[in-house]
Amino acid sequence: MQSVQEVTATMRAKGLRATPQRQCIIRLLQDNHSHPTVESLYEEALGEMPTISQRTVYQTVHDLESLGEVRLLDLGTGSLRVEPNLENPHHHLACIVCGRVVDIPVEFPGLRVPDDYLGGFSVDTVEVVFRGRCETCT
Amino acid sequence: MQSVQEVTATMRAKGLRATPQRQCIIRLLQDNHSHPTVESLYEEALGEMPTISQRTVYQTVHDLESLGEVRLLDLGTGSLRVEPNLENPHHHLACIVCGRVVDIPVEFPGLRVPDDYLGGFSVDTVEVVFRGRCETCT
DNA sequence: GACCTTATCAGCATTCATTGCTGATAAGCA
DNA sequence: TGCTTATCAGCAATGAATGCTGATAAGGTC
Ligand SMILES: [Mn+2]
Ligand SMILES: [Mn+2]
Ligand SMILES: [Zn+2]
Ligand SMILES: [Zn+2]
Repeated sequence: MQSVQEVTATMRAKGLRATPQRQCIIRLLQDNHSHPTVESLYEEALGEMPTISQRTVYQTVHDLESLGEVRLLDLGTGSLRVEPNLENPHHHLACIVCGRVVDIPVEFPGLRVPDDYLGGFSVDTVEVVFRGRCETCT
Repeated sequence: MQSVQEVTATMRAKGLRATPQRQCIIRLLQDNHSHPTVESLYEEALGEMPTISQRTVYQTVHDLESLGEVRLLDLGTGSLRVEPNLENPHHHLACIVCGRVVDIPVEFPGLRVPDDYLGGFSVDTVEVVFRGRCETCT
């Protein structure tokens, strides 16, 4: 995602207000490679804004998704995960025990659906998910 | 998955009983490439067994998973999907609108995590999910 | 066929992540 | 300043999945 300044400018341009809550979430997502859940973002935000509500965090990440600033991943870990790193396309390795998600910033060439199997589908995205156990869960 | 006879034999060998309900589910999964949800399996089973409970279907697919006869996929379509085709490893193409899932029986060579990125993880599975819209949802 | 054990069923309750709703308050920004 | 939108609290509702219970049914073994 872009810088706090850029994202807030984008929000204003779209008629959204750059509230402290939203700026807080945006800040927490800057250079964040932990793929946080909404819950964990909320916990962190509470440190700075003791009255922020979980509902606002949900709303904000959805707003950011609509603006194309983040993606919301469902990697089968039980809850949504926020992906702010859209600049560098990559794949993921998820721990089936604790849900930890790390990036696999590797391109896999030739990763597309052969025409014979398309069957009328139009493909938007490809996602490669490796699953296993992280060091602490082994 | 194996034939009804083989699966029931496996169940008995493990001390599980080959009840009509279980056999019904197993039969419904034979050569089934629709990646059914538990709900849809249940609806279908109701045709043959009007008193079968959804709970029993849940239990049975988990039993079958423990026996290694099926896999339970979470492809982000909202509910579990039962994959009885373990003989032919393949990937999936899912419709983000209706949840339809079709097979992409293609191997993508070189699809593994580079050692540099493993970071202590031990990898069990790889899953490639293509997402898009099916013909009827376009 | 008898008996022990397990499965099923109905019928709820519960969990968990997420969304919805509401009315009052706060605050962004033109 | 004033219009409009966001936030908040707080609670309800959703939907998929699991848990629980006591009674009944029935599988498999001898
Ligand atoms: Mn990532
Ligand atoms: Mn499949
Ligand atoms: Zn882990
Ligand atoms: Zn569709």
